[in-house]
Amino acid sequence: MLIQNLRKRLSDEILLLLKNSSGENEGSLNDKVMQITLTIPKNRDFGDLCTNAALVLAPVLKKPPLKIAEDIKRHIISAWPEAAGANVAAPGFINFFISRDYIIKNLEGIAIKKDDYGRNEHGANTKLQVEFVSANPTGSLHIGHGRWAALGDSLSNIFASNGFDVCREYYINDFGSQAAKFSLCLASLYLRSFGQNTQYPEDGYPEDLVKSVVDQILQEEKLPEGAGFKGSYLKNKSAGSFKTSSEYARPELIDSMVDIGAIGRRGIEIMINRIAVTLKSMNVQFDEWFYESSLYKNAGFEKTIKQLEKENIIYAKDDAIWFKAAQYGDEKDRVVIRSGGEPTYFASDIMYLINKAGRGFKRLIYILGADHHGYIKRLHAIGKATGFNERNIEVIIGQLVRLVQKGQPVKMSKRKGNVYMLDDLLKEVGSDAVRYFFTANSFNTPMDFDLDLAKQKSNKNPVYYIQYAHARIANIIDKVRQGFAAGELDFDSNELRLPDKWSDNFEDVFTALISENTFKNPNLKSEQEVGLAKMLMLYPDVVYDACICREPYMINQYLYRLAGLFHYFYKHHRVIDAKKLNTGRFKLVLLVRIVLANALKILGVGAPERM
RNA sequence: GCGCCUGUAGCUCAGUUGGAUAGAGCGGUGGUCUACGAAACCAAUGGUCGGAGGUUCGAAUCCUCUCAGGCGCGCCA
Repeated sequence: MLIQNLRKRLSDEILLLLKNSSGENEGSLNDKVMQITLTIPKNRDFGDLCTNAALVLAPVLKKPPLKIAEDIKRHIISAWPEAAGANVAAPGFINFFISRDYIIKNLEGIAIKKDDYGRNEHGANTKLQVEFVSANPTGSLHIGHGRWAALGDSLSNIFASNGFDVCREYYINDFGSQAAKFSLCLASLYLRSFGQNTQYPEDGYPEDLVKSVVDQILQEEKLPEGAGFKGSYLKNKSAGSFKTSSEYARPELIDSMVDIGAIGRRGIEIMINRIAVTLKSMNVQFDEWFYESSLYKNAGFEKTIKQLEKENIIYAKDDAIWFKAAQYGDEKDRVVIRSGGEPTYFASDIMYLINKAGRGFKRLIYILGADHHGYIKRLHAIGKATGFNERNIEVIIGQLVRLVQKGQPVKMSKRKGNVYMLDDLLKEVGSDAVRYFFTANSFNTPMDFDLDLAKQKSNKNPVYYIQYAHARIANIIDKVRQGFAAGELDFDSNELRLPDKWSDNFEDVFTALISENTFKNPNLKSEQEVGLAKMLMLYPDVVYDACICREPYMINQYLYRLAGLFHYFYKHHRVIDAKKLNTGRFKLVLLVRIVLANALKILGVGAPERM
């Protein structure tokens, strides 16, 4: 983390300087020093890095910024080996250039760290949980869930790369009224398949979806040789006894005929498996699938209520039990137990948070859609009331995805059935493009998803631009292998060692090339080569910044820039020129591949050898 | 009515906790392949940062007001 380290050093050195020379108290000095930035200027003429230190310090030191800038500049030139030169620009910026030697020397570290290049230990192994997607198990994932899946997984990868101990968790709402309704729908159609006319629940889930689940259940309990079904979920096992019945069974009758709870549990399992398959097909895998119902096992609910009563954070009013949310920063108090005695969804939220704390997580990340932003205060209130530092409960509110077709926004409505399913999107656009697209913007930006564009112009997707860079490198490696095998490759064997035997597996070949060679001082001449090396050097800072900002799109953006530099380099400089291999460039290209692969992995996007 | 988010090039978006001449991609325009893959490269074009005030050395960024859009304000989940 070059920038991060230099900024820290700059601040430290200035602080030391000020303590001796100025009469200011330490607190206000610290505040001032915190305002010092060290950034990459937009304009190349202003050097590789620039700082506003002199401008920030001018009011404290009561000296003209230009004068201060000169002093700092002299200090940087004499004390920093990373800096090749510096200059001062009005009104008081200090610009400096990173030393070429330093950049080239840095390359060795990339080869040594390889897959770990970009990682840091900022998280200090803190146990952190990211909860995301958590869509109800009563339907398939739609296009909107795709954004949370991509965002949550990439963000988890970023946390992991910053040294956090990350758990990706999916919360399954299998307890409340929605799950009950789903179970009833299942039971209703299940009975039909045994000849009973049943009334399908009013405002039930789409019948074709429920039927597909029932069909799967029947498939599982099919008896051999066409003997029908086991009917394991019937309360009266004499299957077929309904055949003469002409009466429609009402919901309450269904209850007497089918074990609704059992078939519901099985149905939800089936739905969860389907969801998991969808997510896996976009490279998202959860560490934990947490069932809401498990919170209520072993009298968990009763125990929690008792505990909350004892701590005086719930109270009774209007036959219901209320949580004193307002006292902990929420807008109003929230019901925990309805007047009918049923726990609310909020009751689960409380227990779930306590459960998370009990599992040792020090930091909780919730990724929610903008339609849930009212949750933030509620969750913080729970934290505050139960003793979990609310600062460690982070709710990331992602703006919603709007479907656009022919330039017009499409209202997504589950009832109208014009919901676009994630599975369909993945099939049409491909996982890589979907993953890249969904993290390409800040989560804070409402996203317009243009279906026509995604389908037709998927070749123009920036993800292919990046992957193409990777494929080109793989191709260079292959060309080197072929040329070497044919004995036609001309190269300096003091500079580069090539393996005697080449594996068929690209990764093995690559590992061999990296481990058998030294990257201490590759011969790089042109500005583009050094520029590319400089870009590689900045990668760890990007991983760190993406973590601090919780923004995966910074990785997307970096990848795009890196690919751009590479393509330019590739066009203007030949690695293999008429059978003559330029070893310095070849080494550089190998290192570019490491960074491309590492960054793509964070985004869950493939790094293809061919396209 | 109250709260959260957004408004930057024709379109989709960046703009690094206030920094220097506001940047990319796509679309459109004009160029580049007997040379490691042209899914690439180069050039030119494109802007009243929704609007109005204010804060200061300096504002797309912070404050106030205002206009427009999205979302949320249940003993639903």
